[in-house]
Amino acid sequence: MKKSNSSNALNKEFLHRSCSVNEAIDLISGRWKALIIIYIHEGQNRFSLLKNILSPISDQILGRQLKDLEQNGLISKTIVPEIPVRVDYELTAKGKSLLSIFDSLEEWVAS
Amino acid sequence: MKKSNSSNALNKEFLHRSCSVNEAIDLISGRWKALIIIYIHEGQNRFSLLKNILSPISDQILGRQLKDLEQNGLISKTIVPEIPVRVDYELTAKGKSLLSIFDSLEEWVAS
DNA sequence: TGAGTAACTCACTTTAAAGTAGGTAGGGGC
DNA sequence: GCCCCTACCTACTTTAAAGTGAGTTACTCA
Repeated sequence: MKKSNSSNALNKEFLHRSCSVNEAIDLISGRWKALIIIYIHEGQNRFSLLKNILSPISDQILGRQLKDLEQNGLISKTIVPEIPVRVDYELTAKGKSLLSIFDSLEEWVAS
Repeated sequence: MKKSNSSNALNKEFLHRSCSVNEAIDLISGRWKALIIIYIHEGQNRFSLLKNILSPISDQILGRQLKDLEQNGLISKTIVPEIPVRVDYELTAKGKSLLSIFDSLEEWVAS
């Protein structure tokens, strides 16, 4: 996490200290993150596959979100030394356990 | 929802169309919203009570988040014509049903 | 040689959320 | 009269997320 003295950043810390639900929401609320997790689970596990299916996304954003998800332990990355080199993403246990929460959210929002 | 032709807004629509999980996350990812819901549930059901407990928040932000939550059907508002006038907030059924999802999220993030 | 693909990265701009300052209305208390 | 309270609202600035454009490496195919 970046250090900053802006109220904005301090308030974020306050929220994380107050309740870990806020932390959880931060991890998944980045735009595209939920979909990336769902599609990786469905087998769209490579950069170019995700780029195609999330058509309006740019390379930059996709790369950034994948990096975030990896750093937060929701997905893992394997570089397969083929020619051409291949990079596979997959959900970690933590990533997989999100899927049932997504189901609940989907049900909840439809209610 | 505001209409706009920016990619930013169009991408948001794309995400909502793609998967309703994104809609659900939008409803709860506004800063302070999860805590407001939790505190209202715990009986901190008035503007000034919430303001005290969420000490770094400003009147403006609190008002805005409460309005959002009301418009999205997560909380309801009752004006009690006492002197001085009192305004009570409470969770709707939809708001209450979020609490168990918050529990799951809390567990998940701790895992 | 030139174009294309995969998986990125850097530097930049734009957008919308978050935050700040100050105002409002109707009363109360000194 | 004057400042305090509750529960807001308007207009503005700041911040960080989202998005854009172009470049990179390394290899393939025509």
